[in-house]
Amino acid sequence: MPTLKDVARASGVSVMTVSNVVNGRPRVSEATRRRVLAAVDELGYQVNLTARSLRAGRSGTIALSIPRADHPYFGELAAAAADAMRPSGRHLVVEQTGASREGELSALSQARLQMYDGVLLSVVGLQDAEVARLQSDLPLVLLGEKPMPTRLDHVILGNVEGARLATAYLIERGARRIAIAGGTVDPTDQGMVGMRTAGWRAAHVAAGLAVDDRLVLPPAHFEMAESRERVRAAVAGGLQLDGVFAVTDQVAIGVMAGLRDCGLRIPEDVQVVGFDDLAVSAHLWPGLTTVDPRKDLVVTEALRLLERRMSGVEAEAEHQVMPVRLKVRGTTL
Amino acid sequence: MPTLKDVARASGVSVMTVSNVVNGRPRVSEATRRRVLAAVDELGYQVNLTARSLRAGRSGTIALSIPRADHPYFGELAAAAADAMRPSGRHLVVEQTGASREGELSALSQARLQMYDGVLLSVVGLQDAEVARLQSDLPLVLLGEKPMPTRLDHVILGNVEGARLATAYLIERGARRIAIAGGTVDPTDQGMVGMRTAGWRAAHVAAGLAVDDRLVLPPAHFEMAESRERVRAAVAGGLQLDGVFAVTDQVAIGVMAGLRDCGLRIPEDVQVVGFDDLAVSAHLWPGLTTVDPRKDLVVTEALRLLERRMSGVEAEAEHQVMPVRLKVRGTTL
DNA sequence: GTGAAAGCGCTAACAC
DNA sequence: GTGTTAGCGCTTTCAC
Repeated sequence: MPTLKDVARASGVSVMTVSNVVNGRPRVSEATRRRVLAAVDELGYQVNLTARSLRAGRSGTIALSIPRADHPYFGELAAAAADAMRPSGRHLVVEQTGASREGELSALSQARLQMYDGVLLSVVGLQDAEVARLQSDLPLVLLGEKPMPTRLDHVILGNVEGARLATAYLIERGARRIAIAGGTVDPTDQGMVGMRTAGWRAAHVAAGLAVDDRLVLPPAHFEMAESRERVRAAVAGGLQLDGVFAVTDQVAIGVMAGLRDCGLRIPEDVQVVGFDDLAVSAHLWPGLTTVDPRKDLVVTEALRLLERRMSGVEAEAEHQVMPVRLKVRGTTL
Repeated sequence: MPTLKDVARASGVSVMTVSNVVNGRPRVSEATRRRVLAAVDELGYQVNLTARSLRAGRSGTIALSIPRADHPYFGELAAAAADAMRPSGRHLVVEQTGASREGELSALSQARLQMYDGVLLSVVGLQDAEVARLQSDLPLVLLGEKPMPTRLDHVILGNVEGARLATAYLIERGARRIAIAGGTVDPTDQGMVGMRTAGWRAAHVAAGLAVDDRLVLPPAHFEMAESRERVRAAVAGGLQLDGVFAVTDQVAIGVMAGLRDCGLRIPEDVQVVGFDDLAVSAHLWPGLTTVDPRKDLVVTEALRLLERRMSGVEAEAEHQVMPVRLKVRGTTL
């Protein structure tokens, strides 16, 4: 690979002048510029970004760290982030942590993060305290449905509100036995499952309805397949239900399959609402009514916070709860 | 951030010794090692990967470049690549090109690619000739369903064979009017659509069936929504069909919705087969019969070829056509 | 407008 | 075992 030096020699100027031309800095005579550009072309010079980063201290690259790209919510988030970043001229790379604590710890080794100008970190496995230990002078914005260290910027969905909206809508449409697929009976759960279960509860309370803990179907790790099986087992076990709030669309897809395995019709026998508004959800049959987490807003807000940190602002950390909205489709009456 | 020099000063040794300790090289006395490690801990030293890359000429990182992470096929491919790479100790980052020629050209600027030890490049928009122009001394393996420059390693799916399998199965199950959703009537199309259409044709020919070009429904850019609309329009326009081979699962999902919009039952009235075996396809209702492109094999093979290039082998480029298999589920009789 | 010098943080090569 | 030297390719600073 030719270097600045090679180009400088070929065009009879100093490396500094080549650098100035290559970076489009002013104060270079037209003649010199042309000569240098010709040499660049001739030699096929390409800037070495590693050297530039080392010297300039900036890489022009932002990282988005997600558990897995095959989890559609995160795949869609990554695409939204790339779209939102395109106009800024910055470059985005996606890191996958593998959805495990160890994966997150290794993908997020300080050393690696140093290579980026800023990091959007979607936390799943790490504990609050482990996140807090992350080095403080790296521009970092957290994404994730759990409590995070106060000291760090954090963008979180309206989990409770979304679940409440979804459940209230089921109640409004006449459902009275509303299961929560992927919920928890543990009132101390502070994570995504806990918050969405809290919304489900809140909607019942607001409507003056009793909450039946038998309607709480625990979370499933292999989301679609396991959720399907759980619902099938619950119905086979005699559980009466006329509505399901699924904590994610993936769970909802499993739930829909499970209900149909039992010969139940959607929405006539059981109405279903999900959470995530995946692209595929609109094209299921019937279309899935779901909570739209406004991935576009999440990403825009996260990037705003990140830009602020990257520009060196020392302001107090912000913890933003993003608005959500219900998208009504065919799985509700 | 503390540097090697800081650690060296703090522990009273030279930077080289610190480097040796940090990199676990032999020939360091136990006492020194302990002293250095203590200083590393105390100062919170983290290696600067940018400097290491510049000096060592390797970054330990491989890039996978895909059009968009929200396209499930590519999201799943990215996750498979991360899984396959984990044992190797190398690091994977995902770049999104935005599915456009310009996006690919910019994401794939030589400069950026230089930063990686190797690149898996999933080509969509670029022309054969543009790919050929990529610098030749970068370890690079191409993925993608179109012809590629002979000089470069390339892993491609069994597109024709998969489409043939899918269509032959529909014929075997009694379908006689089999549309191809997302196909083309252009016999010169060398890309994914052309190859999969060729397989659809071949199955008809092999079975002694006539091919009716009215059954070719052209590709849809907004895959699910537009495919749904196309099928709906075709059926409304009086097209008779009892089977659909969709060129991708995303198209198949749109097709299923479109058929149902028309009051047709799947598989009783119309059987459907897709291509991609997306995770969601197994949990549609009924489950989608589809061609499994063996993403695991694709990724393993691509990494094998890449490792070979990275180890400096100068062998002839390989063009591997990966085997596919049919996964039979509920959308066929 | 252009250039010389210094150095970002690290490691390869070799001397001791 | 440990230290010294040199330099990866670039940009910052400042002199001319």
